[in-house]
Amino acid sequence: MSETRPSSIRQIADRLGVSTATVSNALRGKGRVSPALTEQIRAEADRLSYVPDHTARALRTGKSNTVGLLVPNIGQPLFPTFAQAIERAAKQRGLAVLIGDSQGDPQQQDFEIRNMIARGVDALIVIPTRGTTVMPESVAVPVAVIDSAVTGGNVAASDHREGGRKIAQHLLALGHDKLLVLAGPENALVASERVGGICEIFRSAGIEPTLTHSDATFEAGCALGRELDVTRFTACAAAYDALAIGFALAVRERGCRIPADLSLTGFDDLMWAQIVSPPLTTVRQDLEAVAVHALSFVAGETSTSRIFPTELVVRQSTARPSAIAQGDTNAE
Amino acid sequence: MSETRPSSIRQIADRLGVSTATVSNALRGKGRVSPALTEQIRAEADRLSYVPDHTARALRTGKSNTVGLLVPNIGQPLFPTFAQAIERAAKQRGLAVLIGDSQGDPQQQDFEIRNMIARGVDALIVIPTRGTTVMPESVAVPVAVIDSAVTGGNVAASDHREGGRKIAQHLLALGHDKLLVLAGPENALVASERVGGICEIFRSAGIEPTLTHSDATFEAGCALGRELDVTRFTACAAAYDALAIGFALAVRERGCRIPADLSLTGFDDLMWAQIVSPPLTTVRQDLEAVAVHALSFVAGETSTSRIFPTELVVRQSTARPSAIAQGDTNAE
DNA sequence: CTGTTAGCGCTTTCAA
DNA sequence: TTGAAAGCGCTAACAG
Repeated sequence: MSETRPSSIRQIADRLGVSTATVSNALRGKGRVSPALTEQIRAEADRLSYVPDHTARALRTGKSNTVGLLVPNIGQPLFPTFAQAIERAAKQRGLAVLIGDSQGDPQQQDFEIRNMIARGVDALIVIPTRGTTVMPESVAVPVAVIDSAVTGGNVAASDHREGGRKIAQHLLALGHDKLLVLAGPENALVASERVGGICEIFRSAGIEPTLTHSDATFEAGCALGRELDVTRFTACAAAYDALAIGFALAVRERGCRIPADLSLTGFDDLMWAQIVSPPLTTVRQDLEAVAVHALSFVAGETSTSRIFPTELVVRQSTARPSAIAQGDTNAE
Repeated sequence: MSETRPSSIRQIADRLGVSTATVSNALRGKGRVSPALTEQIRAEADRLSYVPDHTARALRTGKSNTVGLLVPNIGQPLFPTFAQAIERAAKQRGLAVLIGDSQGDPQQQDFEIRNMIARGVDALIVIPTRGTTVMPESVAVPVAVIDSAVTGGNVAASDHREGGRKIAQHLLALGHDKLLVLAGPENALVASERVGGICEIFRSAGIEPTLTHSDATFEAGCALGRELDVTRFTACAAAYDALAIGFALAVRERGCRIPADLSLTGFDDLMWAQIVSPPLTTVRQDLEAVAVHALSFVAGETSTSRIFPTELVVRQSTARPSAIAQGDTNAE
């Protein structure tokens, strides 16, 4: 019921008989205003509980202190986590975040980019939808593309290939020699980097992994787990945790025990990875670092592209291939 | 490298020798402009790939077509899901969503509310942080509070109490008579509604459940699962899935089998609920409906508060209390 | 030190 | 049917 008609700089100026410019200066400590007057203005400002109008300021200065974050699909569990990291990094700079969801659709992605620019974001952080590239020079504001080291115009990303290598080395060290790779979508650069890293290591050990492509979802993992003949492999490496988890559930129903019959690894270290049984060996990205660098890039503080190391998280879904599973199996 | 200095209404006007007002009118189909001229203006506009400046328009009209969404903690898995529902509902109205995170801190919540208003949001959708209330009349824009039926000023919410009743009826029907309730935080209204519903039904069957309070997190669930003596109960109902899942993992380590030794239920139907083993019996909210109503409320289309029914999702974590678990137990 | 002036790009009376 | 003019609230020159 309060008459909260927001008060303007004008009101303060009028009540104190000074000009709006002086009020503006005083409040922002910009031009030189006498301490005494500054004090008075301050006092009056919060007597009126004055809050600067962001819109007007944005129009005048051309800066909105807002960044747009465009994710491919916020339904996939990694993206909220990532959005949170961006939020934190943005808040530290006094920036707000306008989020948009491409919903896996390149057209929608283009639309959102335009929309956000029209809404006056100062910069854009884009995780491109599969199979798309975002040309920074075609956009009117600084853009940080976050995807993979091999993505054109990429500004910050995890070293997915290195993550793949770590997984492979871990599996190899355990003694695995028949590897199935759930490679995810064919046109996802992130996935192909991960898979590339895995294959690289296995091939240099003289082993050729078997690849299967599919969506990156939990459901796709289930489907694969129901169809594939897992007895031919000692280990399975998935390009995404969601894929691995779906796969795990499906193969378990078919009597395949993890890790006794088959070792399994994922990628991303979703919260899920800890809670499935057995807990999943996976690779964790340093999302915080990626977010901070992306913000720093769009803020113009750096113009370098950075690739961040990943971390292997060993849990209970991987083990040595058991003699039992290899030879004298006789489980009911 | 392109000189993308965004073109304004002025440029179009100048090139065509008409006034800015006419251009504005033509482009929006408002005032009456001759079809011929309208056509010309349209053509010129997209020749210059004109995009209206949202900021200027917002300043002039006082509407930004942006809503603020304030969540208590976007790290908790339900909130991204909910944010997505809001996003969808907002997009249908041509609104963008500015998200903010209170991080569980009432002060932060206040700050964010002010901040969003200063940034010119037309409306606010607030899921209050535990123990706080948001007074709509103290805020300068329409606010939709989403929490629970008993929250002051609540505009849209699921019927958490009814959800609790459904859980209780299900458990009772199975024959459970010794119930442990993981009641979540004491000052969370949502949790107390859920728990209230559960207790209501059990009491009317002459059974007094045992309550334990804790955080609503996975970790808190683990801790409880390690500490509590579960042999005294036939079933455990948690106020949140995360709590239930943490609990499940911890009690399993102690040799308690679900549902053979103990039935377990959660609340929220997180994606997790399907993937844990055994899959969790839980209650699903209709987030989409809640989101749509909240948007419709802040758009001024309705002024009623609505409570939406929930759905019991029965999975494998609940079963009849087994004779074994009741009497002749002799597990080590 | 402080005030005046001139817009940012748009919409909206009000006249022509 | 069109145009001129007046701002929304703020900041950035430039004067005083």
